[in-house]
Amino acid sequence: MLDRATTTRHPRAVQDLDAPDLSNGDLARIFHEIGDMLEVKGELVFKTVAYHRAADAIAHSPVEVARAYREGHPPRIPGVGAAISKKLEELASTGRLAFHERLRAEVPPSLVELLAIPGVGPRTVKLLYEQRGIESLDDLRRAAEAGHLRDLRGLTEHTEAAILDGIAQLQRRQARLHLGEAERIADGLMAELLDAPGVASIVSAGSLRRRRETIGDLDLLVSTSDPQAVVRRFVGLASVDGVIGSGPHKAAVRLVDGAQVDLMVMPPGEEGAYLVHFTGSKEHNVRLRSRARDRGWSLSEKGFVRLGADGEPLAGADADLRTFATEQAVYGFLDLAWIPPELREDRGEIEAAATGTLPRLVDLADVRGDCHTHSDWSDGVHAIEQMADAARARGYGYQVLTDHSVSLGIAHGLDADRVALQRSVVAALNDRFAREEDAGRAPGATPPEGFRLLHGCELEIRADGRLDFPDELLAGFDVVVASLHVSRRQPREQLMARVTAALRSPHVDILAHPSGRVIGGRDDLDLDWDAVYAEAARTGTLLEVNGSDHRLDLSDERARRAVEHGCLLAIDSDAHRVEELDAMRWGVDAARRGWVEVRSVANAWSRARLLDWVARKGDRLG
DNA sequence: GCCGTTTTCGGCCCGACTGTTTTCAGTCG
Repeated sequence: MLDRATTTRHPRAVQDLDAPDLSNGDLARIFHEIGDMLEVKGELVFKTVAYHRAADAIAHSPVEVARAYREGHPPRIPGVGAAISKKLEELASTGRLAFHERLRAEVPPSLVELLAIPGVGPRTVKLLYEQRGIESLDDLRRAAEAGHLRDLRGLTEHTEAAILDGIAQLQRRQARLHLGEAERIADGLMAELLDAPGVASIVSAGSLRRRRETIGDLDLLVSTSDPQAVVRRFVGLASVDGVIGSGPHKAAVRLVDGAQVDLMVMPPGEEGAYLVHFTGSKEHNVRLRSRARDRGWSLSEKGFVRLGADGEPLAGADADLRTFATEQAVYGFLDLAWIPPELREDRGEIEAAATGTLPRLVDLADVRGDCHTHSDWSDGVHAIEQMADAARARGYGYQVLTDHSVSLGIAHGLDADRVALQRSVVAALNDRFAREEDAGRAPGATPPEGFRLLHGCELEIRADGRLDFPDELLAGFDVVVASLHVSRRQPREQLMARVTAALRSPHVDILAHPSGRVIGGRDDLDLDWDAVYAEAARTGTLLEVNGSDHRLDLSDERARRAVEHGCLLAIDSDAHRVEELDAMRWGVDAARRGWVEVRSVANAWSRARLLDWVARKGDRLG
């Protein structure tokens, strides 16, 4: 899906050949902007789509595209043909693109911002620019307020009001929702709709069902025999701020807190194609419909309609509509295995479903322990015992207590004395667990191997590359999680030296939140990712998929690439309070989106196997 | 602009809703 918010930011300027390579994100922004500007110019729609498609493919490419071009081995990227490849070459070697600059001279880049106004598309922008010289949001607001738009063809007083409302919306529109927040809102709405007359079931679809790391709009699908009733209930909910649109089978609203929610009605017994249609990404759906067309069928949310010899759907007496109750049947009709929602992004899942090679994704139930948790000894909220009891109640076989190390003063990092003291607390707790298990008083979900709290730490990788604890102290921990919180803006070489030092330490078992990003907050560390994966794989250091829904780090795509390099992963909650232990699920979601199978997840192992693996790191290093 | 175990040219996914259109274009997902 085209993300307007990212298309209007300008790529960072590159002045000389020694400047760093443009990132995939920079390249994607350039090609999205080209696509947008061509749209405004009124260029052939397929051409503009081609630029957007290529931009998305570049953004999702596992290799650093600009660097690969510069090194003379351009990768094959779907949607990038001769013309765009040539442009990539120019960007990689000079950091600029003459075509892009000509376009920016011809079409004011600020016009692209107008496309973000709800209800304003390329045709309207073109009209506004050509007929009224409107180039920016400010121009447009002034013109609408002054009533200077209503005499344009197709525009009225009503349109002016709609545009002003749209601009206001744009300016108070919240950033995309984090997963946890999106799910909480969706669950609340579904609870309010479930008892509307005729409602059989409700599911949330769209990017929330695919478990994308951030959610733009929420999509609710309602199976009901009384569409009118549920639509009425929906648009009248107390949390609704305004109704964007409403028809007999669908409605869209904006909530008081800014989120947009679409509701679609499904006829009972025909939910299959609806679920497929409203869950898959745009790209996934286009591929499915194209595959249907190849087989002589048109696919929409309603189901399949047979095509005639002219390529048009058969109508009248010849009409042939096939509907299905389940997604399995819809995919099956296309000779595809059912595809887990997390994979429906057109990143190879359709080919895999056709050849029976879909991955067997890791599941929350596979997780047997949590390797990254905090207590109130450093910057956590709850006591060690509360955290451990909560983990044990979740059916885990182990939890690693990883309070911060000494130099992270802001988080009350532990010094050697407190480490020793903490170790005695952990030992006492484990005595209690052992006694309770012997007496058969352990919680019912406790696995056969019992539950043990393991003693670890979150070891700071200092700005100068040294680790925060000496080797003798590190050797005493069961599991060591290393991470980098300070001096994040160092040049790549320096950051790589720090990360590499941690990966090569015989005592560091897990590299936590490797990119250091905070979604919507802090950017990634500037690392040579393929080199990080290679070193992690070589040393057998686990890479973390941090489950906090503000981190999700490694990201889905990085997790996938890491596994391709032979890395093992640890999916952790990084909980600082009891409730945050449930963040494990977001981490599992991210891993699933990254095609991660259970065999690549070390905390799906038993406690004994995990401890054996980390104990032998010194041997592996040779 | 991309792409091809039918095609190197001629296609390129589909439908609902909105507003002002006297029959449909624009926008959106």
